[in-house]
Amino acid sequence: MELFAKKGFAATGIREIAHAAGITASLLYHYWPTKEDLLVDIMKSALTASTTAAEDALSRAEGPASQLAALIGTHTVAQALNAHEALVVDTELRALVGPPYREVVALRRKYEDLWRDVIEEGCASGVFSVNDGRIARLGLLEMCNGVAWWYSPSGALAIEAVARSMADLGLSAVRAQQEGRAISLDDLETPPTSVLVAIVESALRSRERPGGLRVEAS
Amino acid sequence: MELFAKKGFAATGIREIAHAAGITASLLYHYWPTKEDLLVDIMKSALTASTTAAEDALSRAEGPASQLAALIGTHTVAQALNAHEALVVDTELRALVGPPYREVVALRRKYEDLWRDVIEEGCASGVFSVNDGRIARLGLLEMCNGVAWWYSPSGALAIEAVARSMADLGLSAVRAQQEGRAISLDDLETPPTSVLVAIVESALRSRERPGGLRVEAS
Amino acid sequence: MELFAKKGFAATGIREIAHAAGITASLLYHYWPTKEDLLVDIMKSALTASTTAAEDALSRAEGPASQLAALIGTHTVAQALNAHEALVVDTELRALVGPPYREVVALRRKYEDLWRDVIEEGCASGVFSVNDGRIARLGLLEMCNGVAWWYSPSGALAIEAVARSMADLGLSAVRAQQEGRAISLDDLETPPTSVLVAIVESALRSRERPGGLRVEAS
Amino acid sequence: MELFAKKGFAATGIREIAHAAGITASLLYHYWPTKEDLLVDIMKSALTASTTAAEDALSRAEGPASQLAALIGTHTVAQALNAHEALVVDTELRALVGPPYREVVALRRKYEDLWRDVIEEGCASGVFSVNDGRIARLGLLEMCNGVAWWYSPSGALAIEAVARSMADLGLSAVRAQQEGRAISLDDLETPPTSVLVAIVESALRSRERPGGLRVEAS
DNA sequence: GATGAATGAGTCTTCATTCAT
DNA sequence: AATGAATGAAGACTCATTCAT
Repeated sequence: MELFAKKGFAATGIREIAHAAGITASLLYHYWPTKEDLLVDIMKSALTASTTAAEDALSRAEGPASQLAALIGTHTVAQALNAHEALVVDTELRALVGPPYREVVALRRKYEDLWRDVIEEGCASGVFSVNDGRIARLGLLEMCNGVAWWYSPSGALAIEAVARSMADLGLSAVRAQQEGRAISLDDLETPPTSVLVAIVESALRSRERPGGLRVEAS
Repeated sequence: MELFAKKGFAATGIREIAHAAGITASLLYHYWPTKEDLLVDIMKSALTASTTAAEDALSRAEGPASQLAALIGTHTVAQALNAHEALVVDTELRALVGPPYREVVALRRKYEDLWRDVIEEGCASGVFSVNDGRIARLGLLEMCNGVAWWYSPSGALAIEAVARSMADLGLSAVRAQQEGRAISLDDLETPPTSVLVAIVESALRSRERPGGLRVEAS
Repeated sequence: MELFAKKGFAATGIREIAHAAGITASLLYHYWPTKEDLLVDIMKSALTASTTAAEDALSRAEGPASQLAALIGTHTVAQALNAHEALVVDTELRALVGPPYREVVALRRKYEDLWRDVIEEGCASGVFSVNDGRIARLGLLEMCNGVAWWYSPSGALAIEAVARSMADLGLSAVRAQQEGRAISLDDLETPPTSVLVAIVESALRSRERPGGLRVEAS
Repeated sequence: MELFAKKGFAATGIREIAHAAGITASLLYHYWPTKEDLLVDIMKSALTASTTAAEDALSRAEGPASQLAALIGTHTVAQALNAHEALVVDTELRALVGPPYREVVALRRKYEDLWRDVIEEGCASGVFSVNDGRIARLGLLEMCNGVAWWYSPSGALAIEAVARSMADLGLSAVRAQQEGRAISLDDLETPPTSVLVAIVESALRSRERPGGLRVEAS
């Protein structure tokens, strides 16, 4: 994942991957029939984890504003904690064709539908006011995606602070309001960011197949 | 540019590029010493045009809110009108190393500084209220970058409408306000979107080297 | 044998063979130390069976004409009933080197000597009249070998009919005659084709090692 | 051709071929897109030359017996002079699939039709007497094919002698006769073997593309 | 300005074989 | 008897680049 994220799928050699994993290129083929399969595996896994985390967080929030905050929070956290995979998902779709492409797109669509629903309900109920719900969804999603490019766990900002800032930006971007007053993140009964972090971590961890191939980072 | 954007730099062959341009691979080498040089050329050119356009727009707007709207507008328009190049700039930095890398990063930095200044001034003057100016800048930039991924000139939305929606999202995201009242895009004396389109088009056009290599799209 | 015959020795993978046999590649190595050994085994076995069958048939025929008919008959039947192995013997000698090569060539030589003797005696006794005994032998042998390429048990022709036709062609090719009159297959006291079939089948069957590895055709 | 003939298509590496031709493996790909294409080229070329030579020889012979002698003669000579290619044609059909396979089979069929016609006419007119025309055709063809396996230009037998012996065997195999008397090769007004050699050589030579890739045998 | 020939390093992938269990 | 993990060498093929013309 790190190599795909840093150099790109096409620019990463199978030997390089194997070397980084501490195994032989041949052995890699024992587990994945194709370089493409490796990529597909990573993408599906990341998208599934994102969806799981988002659904989990959504179930703990009520109302469009709280739910949007929850979505933005988990998404931001996932992009930061899982930056390598996230970048791969965001930039390497172009490397796929045919059925694998369609499958990954379907998973992404399923994830984005969570956002679509929340934003549409927010607009319909008058909690959000935006020109165009679709553009708002795409814009906010992409805004969070950016985190994967620049966030560094060793940097000055804690992931929780970043997630709060993003949620704050998002809520004001859609002009979330209740009874004429702008909703601030602190007004909401959303899971606090620390809980969102736990939710994402749990979703990421649950993918680890016990007994599966255990490789070491170089 | 189209090939780099659609398949990625590493996955695109020199012969492919030449074929798409209707020339020979050998002839490509007559103009660019290296595949990497081609990429660098594209990136620098795109970043320079973006900067030119942004400076032009900024000079016609006054006050942080107007200027932020101008930046968002031109950036959005550029991402849409020049999507291929924009995507290359956004995703293929990783293909560069050494001096070329540093040069491109410097250009990007120069461009982002325009955003930094506007946002900082907005925050300092109390027009904007955000948790963290840096995150706001990165978030808004990335929000606009997303346009290059999904905008289609043949789609339902005119580029002007998209630009207005993005500017609207941006202004509310930073809670632009004057004398206690939220600033709406319509309140501002910013160049209208149609003018921003013209500014961007002009900046893009001005790069065309007269007398340079004239290749045909396939 | 089927895979070697249809795809060739070099183009057939060990795993393919194992899969077709319903076992693991590793298990194949439990029985044959090398892919080449498998080939050698097949070739020796086929050549031995051919020789056994031919000797058996020869012992039941008297005089060069009868004996040539017997040789052609058994050879043809063997090529048809045992087409896969026969093709391997005919075309994959080139895959062998060193001692295995020499051993197989020796077996083949031994088999061809049966033909050589009969033809030489036929020529010497005036029963056959050909320009060149060696060419006649090679020509007739190869003529029969061809059967393995095209004979199909589900086709219109019964194997007995094919064997008779080949014997007929062979006898006239060498202008078999007795007291000035051409010898026809019906004049001879050769084992009838049905008996030759039984002889070949018996020789083929006798190779099956009781208690040996029992694999299933896929 | 030599490598394909001696080691087989699958067992021959592209580097080996290139090395034998005195060029680089990459350059080979400049001329043939695929190893398979190389094979197809060889096969088509050989079959076309065979057909050309056979048609040429047929046009100079009259009556089934003469024509059969002409076919056997040219075929034998071609197998001997062009042994490498001939062996490839005879044994590597299995390496082809799809359109290339069908095209080569079509060419072979066209060539065999020349034989079919002559034998059928010979049978119909009573000049030949065989059990089964098809088997006779296949048998005689294969008999001649064998020559490619064992003929050596440096051996004791001149190619003309071999060709005469094969024609002799063939004519008697089908019991060629006229007015009750067996036809011997000497009775016929067929092009003499030396002419057949010239015909074949001409057909083989005419394939050399002037200006084409000129490679040297190692 | 323009091209086709030419190449060496590198691509992903397969293969026969070994080994621990 | 039986297997899955593991590997090094080699497979066909591609690629960015150079060069003579």
